[in-house]
Amino acid sequence: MRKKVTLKQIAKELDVSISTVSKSLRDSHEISEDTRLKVQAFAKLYNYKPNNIALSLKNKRTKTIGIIIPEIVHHFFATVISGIEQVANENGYNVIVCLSDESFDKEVINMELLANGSTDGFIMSLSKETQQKKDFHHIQEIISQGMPVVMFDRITNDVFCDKVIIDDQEAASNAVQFLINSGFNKIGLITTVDYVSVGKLRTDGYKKALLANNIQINEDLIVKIEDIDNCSVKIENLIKNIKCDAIFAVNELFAVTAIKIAAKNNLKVPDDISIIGFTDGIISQFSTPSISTVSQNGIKMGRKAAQMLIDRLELEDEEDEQYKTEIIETNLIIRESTKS
Amino acid sequence: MRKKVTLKQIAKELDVSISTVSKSLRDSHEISEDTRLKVQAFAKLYNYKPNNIALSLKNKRTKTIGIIIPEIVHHFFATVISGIEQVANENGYNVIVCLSDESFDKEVINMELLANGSTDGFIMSLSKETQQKKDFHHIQEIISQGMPVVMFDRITNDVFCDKVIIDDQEAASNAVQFLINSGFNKIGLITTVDYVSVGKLRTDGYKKALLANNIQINEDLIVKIEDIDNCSVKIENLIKNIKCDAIFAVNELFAVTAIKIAAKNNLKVPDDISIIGFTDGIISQFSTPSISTVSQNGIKMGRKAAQMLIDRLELEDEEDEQYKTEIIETNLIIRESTKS
DNA sequence: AAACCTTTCGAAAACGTTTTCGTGTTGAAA
DNA sequence: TTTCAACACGAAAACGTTTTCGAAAGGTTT
Repeated sequence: MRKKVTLKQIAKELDVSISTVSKSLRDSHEISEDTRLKVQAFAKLYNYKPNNIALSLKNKRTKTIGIIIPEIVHHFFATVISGIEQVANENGYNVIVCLSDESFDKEVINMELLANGSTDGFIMSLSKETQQKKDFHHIQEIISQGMPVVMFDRITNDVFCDKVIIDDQEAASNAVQFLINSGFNKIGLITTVDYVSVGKLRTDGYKKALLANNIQINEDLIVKIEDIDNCSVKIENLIKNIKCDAIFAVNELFAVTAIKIAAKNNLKVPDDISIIGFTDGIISQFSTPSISTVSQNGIKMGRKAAQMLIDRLELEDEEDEQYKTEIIETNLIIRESTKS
Repeated sequence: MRKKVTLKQIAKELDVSISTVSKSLRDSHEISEDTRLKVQAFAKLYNYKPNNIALSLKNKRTKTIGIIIPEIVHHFFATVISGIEQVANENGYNVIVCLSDESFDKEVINMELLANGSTDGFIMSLSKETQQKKDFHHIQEIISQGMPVVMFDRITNDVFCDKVIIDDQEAASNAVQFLINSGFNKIGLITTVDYVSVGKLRTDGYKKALLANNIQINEDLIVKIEDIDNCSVKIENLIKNIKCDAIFAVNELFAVTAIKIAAKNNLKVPDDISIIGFTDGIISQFSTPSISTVSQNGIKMGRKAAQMLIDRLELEDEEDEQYKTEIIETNLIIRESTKS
């Protein structure tokens, strides 16, 4: 077993000092060409690579970005990570991923752990529980220690930091407007409970579109899902009894579930009922019929978040720079689940 | 901005030595209860937390696991990460994720980077390019430095290390046997090119099942896809012209594509043609019809891999322990895309 | 010959810990 | 009073770097 070689070992072997070795490897002019080449050759031979940990300790920077997200088994988050990783890599950063599992406690523990030197900054999306409790002291604490944080998608206005979001309300409104333009006016909404920030915003967008078209908001048409596992009854009621002619769902899962329930009730999508979802993930692309949806462009979101974080990290001193909230544009992707 | 406090600062503030502070916080009996409590109170007040980097340097262990996978936007890999993260977390480890993007070079660079002190070990799945080149020197190198590596799913027999896999051949064979038992005998195969190890094994399983039932292997029924983007022609040919009565696809994407192409040609799944896929991901669950498939249990795979790595890390000296290859059982999940 | 540069290198500090070992003080035993 | 253990604490090394500063050696200028 050939353990990694250190400066000290090289120094001892060549009978020079550690500083000479270090300087030689960094091409310092202080060292004669003679020794420099000798050291470099030796280092190459033994495949010397500086120890990252020692460098981190010395430089007080780890070149590592901490990512805290609720779930990784979720296409949207996976795409965001992918985007973050791209930009991180281009700039010589690594990413360390922690999952909160939608739990407040895990979010806090993971962040505090990583904040103790493991990362230079954070990119995060809030867990449901955190959004419900509205307790952000752990994030405030980290920011007040001078560690930059970028929040994306599930954010809060109670924390001042850089943010990357889409305009959920506007995007939802556009989707609903599309349905209205297609001639529907009994449009159902399948959404989450209100404390999920993006769910709330998309619900607002739905209402906004209706009102803008002088369509009365009918609470019977609005279904709020708390738990995905037993949502069928509510959705079936919406489709079968309330008999809406179109549905806007605030995520893919709700959309595909609605399609399946419609099929079960012998309603054809889109002939009998049109459906638009949110998030352009695997489900929307591969479901039959494929689902018209609002694309969030997770890659772009991740890239932007990473760029903002790195910019702030490399800015260093100029902290007076104001926090920004970047809006990533969305597109309405029309597929087979809607007819016009 | 309240920067994180260090032992040195506490020591200075309380006018004691650094060692006294350190010992106090670790409840050493060497320190009088008096000073001990005083130090602890002060530390708590200033929310002292030891610096991970300094600890890593001192202890020569980072409590971090490096994960190298080809893609994260891939449900199976996401579930494996999820499983790894669970066990890692339970044991006080963090995970740092690097994506190879199916590129050999990125795989090498990322591994070498992380190997310089950033992680205690690796869990990885080979990139396509690496499998094609059959160049594993980077992995060999890392293992020879005494850093444990656990490979999963896309592995190679050319490297000696712990491995976690499913029995791809057996699982594929079982799936095909199910089709045979259902009365089909003109069974098509949609698979990858041979250098993808799991694709090859699943192809072997397909052949094995046919031979075991005295069904001649017909190369016309076997479609090898190199590039997913223009696979339609080949698959359409299989379905329309060759007219198989069932299809075994080595991944979800091929399966759902086959279903869509069948629909396009007015063939009903499963009435006119039965289809079984591989990997129980989002697509299989939510496609219409939902897809019968071989479930790989990524969570379990990840958990097992993490456990094996951590075991080896905490074993430390007893390195004579033999390398193991763990097989994760698979299940054939029957859904709507098959009829019996 | 004295003064001064240049070149080339090494010692040491610093990053933040933990731990070993040494040392001074106190009280009790001889 | 002397001796010795127990107690309480500090100094220093170690982990692997980088960098500042000092210094020795040699050459060049007056």
